[in-house]
Amino acid sequence: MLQLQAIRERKDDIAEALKKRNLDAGPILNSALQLDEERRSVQAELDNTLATSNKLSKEIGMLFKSGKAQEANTLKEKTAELKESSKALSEKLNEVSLKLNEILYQIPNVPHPSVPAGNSDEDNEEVFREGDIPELSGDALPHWELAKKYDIIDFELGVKISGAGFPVYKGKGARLQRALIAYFLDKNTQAGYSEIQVPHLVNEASGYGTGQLPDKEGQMYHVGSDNLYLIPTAEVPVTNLFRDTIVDPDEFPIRYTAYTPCFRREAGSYGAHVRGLNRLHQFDKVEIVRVEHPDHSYEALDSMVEHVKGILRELKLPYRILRLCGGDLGFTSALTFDFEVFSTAQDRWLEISSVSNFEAYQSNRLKVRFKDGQKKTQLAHTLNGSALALPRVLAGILENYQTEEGIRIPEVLVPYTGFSIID
RNA sequence: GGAGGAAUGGCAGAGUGGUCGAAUGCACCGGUCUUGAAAACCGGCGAGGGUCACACCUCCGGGGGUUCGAAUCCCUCUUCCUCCGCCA
Repeated sequence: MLQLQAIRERKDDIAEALKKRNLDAGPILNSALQLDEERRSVQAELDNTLATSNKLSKEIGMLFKSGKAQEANTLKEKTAELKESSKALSEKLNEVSLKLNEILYQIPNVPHPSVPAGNSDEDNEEVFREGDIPELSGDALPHWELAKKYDIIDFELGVKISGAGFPVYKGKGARLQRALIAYFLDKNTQAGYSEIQVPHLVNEASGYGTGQLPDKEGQMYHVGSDNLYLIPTAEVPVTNLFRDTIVDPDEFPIRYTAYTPCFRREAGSYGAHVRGLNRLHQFDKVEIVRVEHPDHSYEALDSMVEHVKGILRELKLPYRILRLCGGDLGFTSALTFDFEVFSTAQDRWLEISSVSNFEAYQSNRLKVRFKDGQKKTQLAHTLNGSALALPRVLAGILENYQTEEGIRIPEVLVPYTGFSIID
């Protein structure tokens, strides 16, 4: 969430910037400030009440010690009233703080100055494009047909055991999937990210920490009996590693990479665009996460973008990079670059990576801090990106690498797959 | 799953109803000494709210209660340890 201090100091700038999200934030910012003021005044009143009652208690203690029980008892009577008012005040305080928090949770992150205004994905700004789109013969197939033809992914079998959106990978398909995971992890660790394996179920506090809760509650699978959530991305457990910690600034840059399956309910998705591997309830992803000093988070973002570019270049897949517009920007992000691979047989772009700087928005919820030179605690910046999401990369490979002889395997992957063609 | 024990500052660890936000040691930061370092000595050293700055308030795993007063007593939840059972 946004820092109150920032809202106090730069309310108008923030409201102006939030217009890029097509949000008229003036009123909500005002009510946050109003509640903040109320909170502080109630707090002050409560503090004073507690101060006097603390003083009285100490006096009573001393009187008892010196054997003046009668005087002590007289003082005791005075405390009853204080107790009552402090109880009322602390209830009021709770109420106001709760309201304030609810409001703060509703305010999205402030877009970076470079974020273009816009309403939807149509207004995203293409900033880079690379890789040749292969010329496929007339009988080129979309990946779900290829999957069937070569018997490497079985969607129907998944339906039987789980439901739509839970494919079963078979034979060389399964092996290719495993190869991609290993290849991505190798690339990421070579770039300085430490590999880590994290739980795939997280508690409520973690969901709130990274911002999936409360606003995306319906997108996560929830295990009611234990009140745990299946992770929609490794971002959740990995970033929450740092919840409530004060990191040593010498540890910057903090870089992690994790492979996890990701679970998404995708309520409301339907139609031709969700065919095949385009949109799944369970998919694999290798994530990169960074915790950074605020002064260096944008350098970090750039280096993450460059890193992902390097991978796609090696895979020789045609891709483009978009700078997300205000209307398409995630709730908690300040600046996001989406990577899309061209799905030649479907003639459309598929998102395969999303690289974001959350600045202090997540860390404010998570309380990820560090001590600056003056021994003051400051919020760190958090970032993450996919490097990469598997299914659509797989779709891109299947479609772009199809030939009459079969599906060729990108050269860099051959050491991982142990074969160079699927036929 | 059953029985018992425990949870205190970065770590270790004292503290069982009243000047305890908390002894002490280690670690860390600053200083003295030294050519430099170590050692020794002196000083500092948790977080949050609040304030121009103080004052002041809150926090001893989480929540609730008893009391004029709770780290300390009671209830409850969570986690960890030991033993038993089960198990990849």
